[in-house]
Amino acid sequence: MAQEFETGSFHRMKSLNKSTILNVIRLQGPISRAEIAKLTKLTPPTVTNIVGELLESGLVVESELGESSGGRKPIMLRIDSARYTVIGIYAGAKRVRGIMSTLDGQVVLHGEERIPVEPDAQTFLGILHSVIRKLIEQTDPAVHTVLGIGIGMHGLVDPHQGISIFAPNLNLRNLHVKESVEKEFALPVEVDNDVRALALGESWFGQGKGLANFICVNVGTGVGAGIYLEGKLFQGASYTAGEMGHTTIDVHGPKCSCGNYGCLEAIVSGPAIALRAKQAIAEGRETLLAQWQESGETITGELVYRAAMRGDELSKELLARTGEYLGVGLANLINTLNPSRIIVSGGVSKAGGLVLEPLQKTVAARSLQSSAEAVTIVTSQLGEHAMAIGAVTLFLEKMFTPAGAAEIS
Amino acid sequence: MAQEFETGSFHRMKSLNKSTILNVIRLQGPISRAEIAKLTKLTPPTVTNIVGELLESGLVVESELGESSGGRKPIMLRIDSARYTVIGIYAGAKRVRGIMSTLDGQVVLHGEERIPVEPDAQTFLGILHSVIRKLIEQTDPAVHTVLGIGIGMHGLVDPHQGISIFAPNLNLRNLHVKESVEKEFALPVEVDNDVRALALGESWFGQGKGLANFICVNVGTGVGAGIYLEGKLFQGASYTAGEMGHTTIDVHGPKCSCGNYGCLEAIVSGPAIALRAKQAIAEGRETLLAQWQESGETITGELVYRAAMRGDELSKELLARTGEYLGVGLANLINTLNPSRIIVSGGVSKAGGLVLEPLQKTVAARSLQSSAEAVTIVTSQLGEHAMAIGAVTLFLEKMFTPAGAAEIS
DNA sequence: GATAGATAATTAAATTAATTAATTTAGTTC
DNA sequence: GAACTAAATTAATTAATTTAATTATCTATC
Repeated sequence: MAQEFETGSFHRMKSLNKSTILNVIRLQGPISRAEIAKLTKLTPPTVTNIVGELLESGLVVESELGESSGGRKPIMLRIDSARYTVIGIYAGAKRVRGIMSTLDGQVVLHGEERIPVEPDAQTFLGILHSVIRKLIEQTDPAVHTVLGIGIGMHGLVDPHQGISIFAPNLNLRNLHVKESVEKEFALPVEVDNDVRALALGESWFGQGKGLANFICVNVGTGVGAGIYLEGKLFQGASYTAGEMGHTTIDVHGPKCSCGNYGCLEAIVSGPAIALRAKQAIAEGRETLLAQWQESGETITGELVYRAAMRGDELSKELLARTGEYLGVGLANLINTLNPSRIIVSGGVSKAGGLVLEPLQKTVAARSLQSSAEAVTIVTSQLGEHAMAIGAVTLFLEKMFTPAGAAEIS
Repeated sequence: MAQEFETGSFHRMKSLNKSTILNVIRLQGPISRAEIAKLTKLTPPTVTNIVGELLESGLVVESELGESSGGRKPIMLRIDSARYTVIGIYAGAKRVRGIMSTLDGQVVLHGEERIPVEPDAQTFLGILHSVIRKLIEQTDPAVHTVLGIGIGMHGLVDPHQGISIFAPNLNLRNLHVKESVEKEFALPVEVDNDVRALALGESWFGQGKGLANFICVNVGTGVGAGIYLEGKLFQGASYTAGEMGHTTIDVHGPKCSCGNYGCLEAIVSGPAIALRAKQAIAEGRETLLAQWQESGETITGELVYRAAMRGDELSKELLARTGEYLGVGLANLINTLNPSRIIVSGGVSKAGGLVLEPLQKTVAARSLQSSAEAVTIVTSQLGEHAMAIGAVTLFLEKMFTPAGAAEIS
């Protein structure tokens, strides 16, 4: 039990105050020194002193003068967001997507590359490097200074060491991603699981802004959750928190790829929806999907959604059923963790009301009243770069945190 | 969004270091100043200085000299555990049980009183006061100094304000428990939900010692969990985290008292086991239980356990089934939260292997491999006063935490 | 438009509580 | 008993905050 004891020292105190002021400027800016002092309960001279260092680092700038109500006009401070950028990489099952983003989450560049089937470690890392390199090459250093790189990877990730322990869709193990990328580009790198990155992205720039407890549930090929508790991403004892795809909601339900029965993933994932559609077609149900299938289309979750939008009854029914079952899963989460918000993202969230309405109904019926009253269920609005934006925030979080905040230059 | 910004100050720094040293002495004591300095990375003079204050407060004492390997023998320090006591109260559905405990969890006194059916607020608070008063009256102030009171209450509790928001079994709402008891006894009081208190008790004195992430699952009349994450009790957005009794594991399962189907509580709680037993008897199954029922016994979960111990096949089967289903619920928890331990307490835990073996099997089958490898499942060993010991730790936790540590005299 | 009042920001001195370096205490070893 | 070791303390130093005073700049008003 190699325990870590937290102790105070002058250095830590300063570092904490510096990071606190930086975050106040980020969250409440433009803001004056006097206002910062009021909010943080630090004294004006301390604020002046620390703000001085932040100005020197270039991260914070003085902008216009603020309004006064009878006195000297305050000098407003803000983060020089547009000047500095961070690279965010989403390494999924089939492709690596990258963005370059300013500190306030504006995407200024993006790019992607396909991953070949079953790549070896070097090939995969090469693709990662390539996507990053292209982004850097397109950057004018006079306009944008790249501060670091965040990487969100599917599968099991050790974020402390920056290692991809297991990436099932690539069949790779123990990739030293952080080490490799840091060596290649001489920039600080943060790595974590993709869905956790997504949740962090929501907390910085999305529907999780200002919330201490929320859960981001991503429903696509699988079902995963990024769990954000007490103002921090929750990792679990061995970095697997949020792997809720194989939680059981129906012990006598359909068989799942994992060998068990009634896993959430076996009922609400894209492939599961497609499977139910195929079964219905086989049973002879009348549906647009049958026609489309005959004309060569492959049945997928997305196709079911398109059919539903055209008014296909079976498809609407399938999506409604999906909403109900997902609602059961979310109600379980709500009863267990009592979050103040659940953010639904991924394929299912695009289906909108067709899924969400039955979902909300089920949640209301199946969760403890006071937990249900405390929670709101929304869909992600971060758009197509959501995962990569999440990756960016992996780095931002580190950068704006006590230990990291001091070391920007 | 009235945000709290954490800032450093001299006072905070000192308070943090003081509490850190206090906790090191508590956890690793008897320990010398030099060893404390090594462990905490504080310098020897700082340790000497702070230890001086702790000695003055009386909470810490110098004991024997330690062994030396060629130099001055270290003066060992330890908490004067036996000198100071805390009162712990468990307010359940039918009775209020109280203990007086030393700082190291030794129970020196205990007592209890029954709660009448549907008491009014004054009656209930009167019983609470009465149990506490009797404990205090039995205490010789020359031997034991009472430092404070912890109260674990069933139902929904706001631990920050010390209010019982809703106690379903007493049908009471918005009881200002902390205020009432503090006024009566002029001692600091901490209040929280009973199962959360239990989890905290496990973290201090039980199976959760030294663990950062574990969950204490109490299965009795209902099913509740105390969730301990990242070294702290997790409360949730509105203090209802851990209310997992009504999480769904079988959407098409038996009807629950809450109106839904397949809630965990409707399958594995004591009453649910009894119900299944009665159904089996009604179906004409041959069993000891049928004989006992005829001779006037009421079928309860406990009775089923007693029958199983006598070799009754139906009862063994019922308990095995309970283990399987509870295993599904725990597997869901494990997949979602990736704890390093689950501590099972309450009635079911007494049934031992009859429940636990099928439970372990189910957990192994239904949870993600790396999460399953990270977790151990054990039963609580705190004994009959477990809940009250948990209540004691509600106060201890506060007392040994930065803000509180300084204010003991 | 001069002046009082108000608010913002800075400067200088005082204070706090840590750290560094040296010293004392109390042993062990050869 | 001289040399060595380790623990604990003391004294001096240092870093960062806080207090108090000062300067800067704007508004309001007579």
